[in-house]
Amino acid sequence: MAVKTKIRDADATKARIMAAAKKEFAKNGLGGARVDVISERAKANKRMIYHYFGSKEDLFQAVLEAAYLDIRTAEQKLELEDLPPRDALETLVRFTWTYYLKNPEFVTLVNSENLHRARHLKKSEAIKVVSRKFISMVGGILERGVASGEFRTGVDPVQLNITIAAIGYYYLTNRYTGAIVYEQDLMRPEALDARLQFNIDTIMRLVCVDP
Amino acid sequence: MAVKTKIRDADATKARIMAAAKKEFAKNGLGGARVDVISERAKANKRMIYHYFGSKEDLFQAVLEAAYLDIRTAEQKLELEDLPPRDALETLVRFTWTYYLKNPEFVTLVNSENLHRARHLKKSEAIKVVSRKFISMVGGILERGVASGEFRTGVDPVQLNITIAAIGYYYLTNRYTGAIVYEQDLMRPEALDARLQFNIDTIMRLVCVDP
Amino acid sequence: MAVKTKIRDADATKARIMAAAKKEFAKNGLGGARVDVISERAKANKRMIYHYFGSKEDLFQAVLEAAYLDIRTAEQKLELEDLPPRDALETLVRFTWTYYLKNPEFVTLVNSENLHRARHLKKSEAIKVVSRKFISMVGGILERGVASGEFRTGVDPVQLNITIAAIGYYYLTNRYTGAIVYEQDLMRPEALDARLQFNIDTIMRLVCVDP
Amino acid sequence: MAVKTKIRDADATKARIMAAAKKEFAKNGLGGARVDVISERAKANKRMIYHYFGSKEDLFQAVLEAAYLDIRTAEQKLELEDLPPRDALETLVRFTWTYYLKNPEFVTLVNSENLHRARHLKKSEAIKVVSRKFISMVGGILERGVASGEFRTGVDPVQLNITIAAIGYYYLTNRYTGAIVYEQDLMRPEALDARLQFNIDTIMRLVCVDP
DNA sequence: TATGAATGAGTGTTCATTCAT
DNA sequence: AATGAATGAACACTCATTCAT
Repeated sequence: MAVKTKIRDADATKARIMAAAKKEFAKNGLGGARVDVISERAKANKRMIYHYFGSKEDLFQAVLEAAYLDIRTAEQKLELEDLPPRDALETLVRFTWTYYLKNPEFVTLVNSENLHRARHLKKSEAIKVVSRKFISMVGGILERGVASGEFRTGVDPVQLNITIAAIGYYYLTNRYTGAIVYEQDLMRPEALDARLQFNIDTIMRLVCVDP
Repeated sequence: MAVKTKIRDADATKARIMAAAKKEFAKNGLGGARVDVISERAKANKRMIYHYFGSKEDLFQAVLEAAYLDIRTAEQKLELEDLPPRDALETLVRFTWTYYLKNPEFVTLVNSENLHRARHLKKSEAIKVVSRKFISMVGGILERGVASGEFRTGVDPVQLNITIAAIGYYYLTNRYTGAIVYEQDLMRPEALDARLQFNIDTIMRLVCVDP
Repeated sequence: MAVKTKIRDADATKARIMAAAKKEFAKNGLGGARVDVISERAKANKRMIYHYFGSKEDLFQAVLEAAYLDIRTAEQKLELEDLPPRDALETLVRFTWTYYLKNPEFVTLVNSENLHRARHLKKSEAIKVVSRKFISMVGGILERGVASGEFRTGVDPVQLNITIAAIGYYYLTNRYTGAIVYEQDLMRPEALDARLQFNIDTIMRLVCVDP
Repeated sequence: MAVKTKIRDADATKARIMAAAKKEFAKNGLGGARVDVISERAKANKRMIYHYFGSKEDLFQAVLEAAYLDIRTAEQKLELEDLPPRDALETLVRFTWTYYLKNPEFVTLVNSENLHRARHLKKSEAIKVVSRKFISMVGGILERGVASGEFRTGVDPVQLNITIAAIGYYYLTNRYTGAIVYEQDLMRPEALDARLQFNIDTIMRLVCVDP
């Protein structure tokens, strides 16, 4: 019993460290994050971080990998293959926006990783596997739409993916400088709703024959 | 003589510090940037940074402000008001993309500033002035296009601006994680050309009545 | 084994830091003291100073507070309440002189604190408590002496306290400039003895009816 | 004319530097004083300090020496030799107190110098000369008082001098810690008056046959 | 498994002083 | 005589990481 508890504690400790690290890395970037803060927030001894993850950088990698796996898993659960192409596309745009909005750490982590030239993500095999699946899924939607005559031909699935991500991601990650440049709070509920509609419109006009 | 003069030219020293700082901040972010590195690269004594700029943070602010003023100034020079609306819009999309591409420090600086919730940009009055000018210019293009019957009505100039920025910015800032997710080098010349075309297409379809 | 334990004894480390800091602060003042020197002398890592005390200034405060508590504790141990008033008074004058003489750091610390307008001492509640006790004790001696007819009436206990301190403190703290002004070594044993006698005489003539 | 003005400017600059330095050294001690602050307050270029005084330490020495010469000069002007011994003594006690009170920089400079073991004062010959004069003057008062039967015999003039200084100096230099220990503002006008009376009383009882 | 003490190499920042004009 | 730019050594403080138990 004692053993069992300890084992579970180990998992729980790991999970608490990951959660605390995600928050801290998202808030301050890789360089700005503090190991002390993570261990404190995780209510775990600092030594445990090194025990379970090896180093601050390895911990970042673990957090980042988990974040990517999470969004890809969530996308899979949408089962877009089972929807008509137009619905599938709109659902994807909505999902992408909503996921970024509800998981603001994700975009900050990705920004941090790009500052570091993706040197952590590079090491992850798992990411490559799920990415491929994801792209081919979007490619499948496009193909079905073209076949049904609803979508234009010649739309590159990679460009489309990037654009769907871009129009949501940029709005949210640059919300602070945006607030100054555009002199308005970009996070007001109405503003967020308007942006989602605008994004759906943008993508539909880009892809659909009859938008 | 010229050399001697340079050695004690305050403006030149300031400029060298700014240039070195821009590079270092862009590469490593505000937190990751090293004052030592900046002073070394600027061939200026570290003390001079504090003499002229006060602190690392104030130096960051100066660099960021200059970066924003630079892009806004370059945009003004396009004289888009003198072009027909379609041309003006395409020129803006091309310019935005090309500017980001040729000034990669800009996007990294902006990312860094957003990580810090724009607390430096907030203090700058100059930025607000040039931002207003810029937005009203884009608004003017839209209005002219609507008047001529070329553009759809009801396209919000702020949303449009954000979108034009987003589809270029995201592609470039996320090039490293993108390379892994999409398993290709997004910076190949053909890839860059293709992206620019795709972006022009995206915006035209979004704005024009007859794209 | 004992040695091993000492190496990781937090209390011992704290004590070593305090001792080294007392020396360094006394020698060079708050501003002139070097944290590196303190950590070196304490055979403690510099980081430990910040771990245990927070900052150089907080360390100074801790040292100062301890110094005040020490003299007040030593005074309490004299149990002057149990002595006849004359003896009590003379004992206090002797003690004060001897304490300053044997604890030269005390006077230098107090000087340093006064240069900084007592901003550290202000924060200490403990000091206020022991100070009150001390003053009321001296007040008690005076009262007993007046009651027995040995002491004059109307001698203010605060003024008396200050004077007892002053005539010892000044001599010792200004010993270096004094040596030049008076062209003699004020720290010769005979000189010290003579000063103590002079001080006792000064106070007795001030307080006693029949000195 | 231009030359004359320049010469006068040189003296004026020196004087401004000295005044600013006195203030700064008094406020922050030798170590804590900032050359930049001095040059700024003196409205003199920093280089001038080095031109006229050689170094920060030499400037401190000059300030200190001037301060000592000033108090000794002021004492000479009292012409105590012309007063009856009792009056002379009381006048000296009053003067010493008042001088410290009106020249608070003096006591802080002396404290600072003692922290540095009087290494600057040591170098000054002028100080030794005026000091001797001063002590012999006080010795003269004592002798006259003994001769007239008003003063006790055997009072050492050096001890007396030190005591007169001590009871004023200590009260003022330790006013900040004193305020906390004695829980009162020691600088209230009534408090200052009371202290002066107490000090006169202390010295008179110490020296006079019939106080 | 878990803890808290300990470390050394850096960080931004400051300072007295000197150089060039 | 006077100026302001420039310097290098030092300073308080921080951090990721390891040691001892």
